Parts: sequence; structure tokens; C-alpha cells
Amino acid sequence: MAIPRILVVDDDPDVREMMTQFLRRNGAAALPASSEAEVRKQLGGGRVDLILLDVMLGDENGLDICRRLRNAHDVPIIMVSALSADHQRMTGYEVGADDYIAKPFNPDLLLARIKAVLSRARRSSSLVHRRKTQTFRFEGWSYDAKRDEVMSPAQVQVTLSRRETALLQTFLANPHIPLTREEIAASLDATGVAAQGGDAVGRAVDVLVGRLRSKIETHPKEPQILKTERGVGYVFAADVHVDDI
Amino acid sequence: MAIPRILVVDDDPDVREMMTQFLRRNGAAALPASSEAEVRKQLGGGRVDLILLDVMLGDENGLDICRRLRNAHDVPIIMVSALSADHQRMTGYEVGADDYIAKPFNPDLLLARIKAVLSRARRSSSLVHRRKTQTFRFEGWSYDAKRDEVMSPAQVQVTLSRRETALLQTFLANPHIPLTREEIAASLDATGVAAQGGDAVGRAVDVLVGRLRSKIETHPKEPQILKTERGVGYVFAADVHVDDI
DNA sequence: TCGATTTTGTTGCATGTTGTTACATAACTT
DNA sequence: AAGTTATGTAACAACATGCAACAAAATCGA
Repeated sequence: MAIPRILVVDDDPDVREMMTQFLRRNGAAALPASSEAEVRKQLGGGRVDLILLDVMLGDENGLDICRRLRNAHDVPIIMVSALSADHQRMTGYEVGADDYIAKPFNPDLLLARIKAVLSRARRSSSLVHRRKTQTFRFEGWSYDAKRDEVMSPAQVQVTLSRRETALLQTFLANPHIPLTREEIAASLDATGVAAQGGDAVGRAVDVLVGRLRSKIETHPKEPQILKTERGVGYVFAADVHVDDI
Repeated sequence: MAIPRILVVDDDPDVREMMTQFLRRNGAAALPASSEAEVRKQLGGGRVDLILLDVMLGDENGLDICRRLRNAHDVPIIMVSALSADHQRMTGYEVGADDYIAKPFNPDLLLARIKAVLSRARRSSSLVHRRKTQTFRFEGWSYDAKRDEVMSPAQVQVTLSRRETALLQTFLANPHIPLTREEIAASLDATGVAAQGGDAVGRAVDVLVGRLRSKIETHPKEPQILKTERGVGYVFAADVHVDDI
């Protein structure tokens, strides 16, 4: 992608100006907007790659706007808010935002998030970025994302089922971060929609993790890579190195 | 992340003490510091997950410190100040702080901000996460924080349960400091939420300490490492050396 | 298309973990 | 010394997880 076009939506002119300037200094084409009407005008008039949407928009409600925009467009949206409470986060997510960031934020962090969301949007659907060849290495193992092949430390090829591969990809994308069963299930279902309500997920993830362990752990009974986080979920506990050719 | 290590930087000893206590009660390993020099010493000496930095540091200027720290480290920083004017906020933000909170603050709000910043920092590191191999040694024992393995003085591996591991980590982060049952319980609960009012904690901690003793004390009946502080709680009475590779 | 094969989810049971309770013992107070 | 309080710990119950065996679903090959 050449230059990303980013719509900055905030009703405070100072904030709008500052963020616009900042984004322009960092190589984006930033377009200011202060209301839903302006946003729709921009969306109708040309390409928009990303929307930075403030939650508090004077009399308008950013969350509602986000929801409405999502009904008609699938442009990526990052919600910006001064409130960092967790339920707020959740509300932002349920509303269809791709990410959520609290004000005031670290500029580099914002850039990182923007890049992440943009590159995610460009990917077809898989979690794994498909360039020419991308190889993930961990604990002597390697996973070639292009060929979809897993090689053991002894350079023996191991065949994973589709679901097992998806699980491995999920963990490779989130090393050292404990993932709940719900998060894992959501990540595996291409829809990305988490199963709603309580413990509806069942034990499928547990069994799947067990199966992956039996294939990539030297001693499946004492896992070194795919560790259990009791009461939480599972963690990929190995460092991941990415060869991006 | 097991227990967040938070550096409390304030030149007022009372404030420092109060905040340190508060954070410890809520499950963090809080380390007090009163000057930039001390901060740098701590940053050089071990893992620090977050810095709570007061803007007014006597003759030193918190904003400058923040800026300088950010040039060399990417540790998350939350600025604390008695001035809540907006331009101050912005200054803090431009300086590279991840968040900004005005004194006097609501304790729960501070906790919420800390959690938000920590989880953001964890998520954003994703693919390039680099965890140093950190090994703690005490009385011939060693605990490898990365592999989560405990080795006895005779180099025999000892398996601790999840809760026992968390307890050991709590003590390793606070050697020679007597911890109350409430502090320990709070530290163990991943939520970081302190137990409600009074003595609601029950005897769970006692039993847990007993179990850990049975595994890492040569003579569990006469503990040399995990000593009881009658009427108070428990102390980790051994010196801890950290190999930070 | 049909049956064979592979993959995936479900269930039940074994095992391990954790908090509670009850009681014994130790430590303090008077 | 006797009473009081705090702590140690065994036994138990509740719960989470691992996993084998089975069932359902998807995929494949003719």
C-alpha cells in the first residue's frame, strides 16, 4: 500500500489538528473530520483505509457511529477514548472496532496499532501474514507459513491437521501471552466472533491443545512450549523468531 | 505476567511509602525510588514493568526525566502530577508517557490505568517479545523464571503447582519484607483486586505456605527460608541473587 | 454418488490442584 | 500455670485439566 489514508474524527479542533499533524509527519494522509456526516461524505467520496474515531463526540456518540458505519462499510476503525476502563474497552470491541486506545497515548504505540490494523486488513483472512516466505522458529522447530509445513528439530516433517495448524498460528502470533479458551476458539473460527455467554466453548480447545502437544512437544506430559495457565487458558511459552524473506 | 514490578518515583518519602504500600496490597511488587539516579539503577539491575513518575521531583524535572528515560528504554511510564491542566497533559504525552493521572487520584482509577498500560504493553510486544532469562538463586536453590523450573541445591528438579509458583515469585520479589496474608492473597489473585474487608482471607495462605515449605525447606518444621512472622504474616528470609541474562 | 478415511467435537473418567475445616500444637498473656 | 490466640497440617470437597474412547462431520478417491 502506498500511503494510508486515515480519517481523524474528533470534535475538539486542537486534538484533531494535533493528531492530523502527527500522522502526516509519519507518512500518512490524514483527513480531519468532526462529525458523522463528514465521515460519511469522505467515505462516499474516495478511498479511506482507516478511521480514528473518538468515543466522545460532543452530542454524538462515537460508539453508535462506529456501529452504524460498520453496518455499511468494512473500513477498519480504531476507537480513541479518555476512558480506559475495561468495560469501555469491551463496548468498543462489541461495537465492531478493530482496536481501542486510551488517551493520552504513546505516539509510537498509536503508530504501531495503526500499522497492525492496516496490515491485518490487508491480509486475506489468515492470521499469518503471507509474503513470499515467512518462517517461524521456536525451540528448534520451524513453521513455514507459505508451504504450511512444520519441521521438527531433527528436520523431520510433521503433518498437522487444519485445525491444529490454525491453533499453532494463533499461538505463534501471540507468544508469551496467555490466551483464554474463548479467545482461542474465536481466533480459530474464521469469523472471529467469540462464542457468546459463559462457558459455551466446551472442551474442544483442551482436546485440540492436547493433540497439538502430542505432535510438537518432546514430552507431551511436561509441556515446555504449550503451557497450561490454570484457571485462565494456555500460553505459548517459547520465544518466536520470524524469518521474513 | 506474574507479578508486575512497579517503580514508584517520588521525592516525598510519605507519598512514596503510601503508594508503595498500596500497590503491594494490590498485588504488585513495588520498588520505591526518589531520584533519576535510583531509577536508572533499578532499570539496569532487573526487570521493571512500569514506572509511576511524579512530575515534581524537587530540583529535578519529571518531564525531562521521562524524556531521557524514553530515549534509552521502552518501559511504560505513567506520569503523576498535582496539575491537571490540559496543556500539562499534552506535555506529558509529547514527552512519551503512556498515561497521565492527576493527584489526588482515586486509587481504583490508578489501578485501572496501571492494568490498562501493562496489558497494552504486553499485547503490543507480540511477535518481538523478548523475555530475558531470569534466574533467582537463594540458599542453593534456583528458580528459572522463563522455564518456570525450580532446582534443589542437589540439582534435582522440583515441581510446584501454579499457586505455589506464584507464591514463590511473590516472595522472590519481596525478600526480607514481611508480607501479610492479605498482601500475599492479593498478589496471588491474578485480578490484582484486594480481598474485601477485614479478615476475609481465611487460612488458604497458611496452607499454601505449608505446602511450599514442604517442597523447598530441608526441615519444613524448622523453616530457614520461609519464616513465620507471628501476628503479621510470613517473610522470605533468604538473600536472593538474580542472574539476568 | 458412495463408501473409506481423516478430522473434529463430546463425553466420561482419572488425576492433580486448591480452598475449607477441624483439630493439635506452639506462642503469647495474665 | 492456665487461658487465649495464632499457626501447622491432615483430611476432605470442589474444581480444573488431560486424555482415551466414541460419535459426528468433513474430506477424499473411485
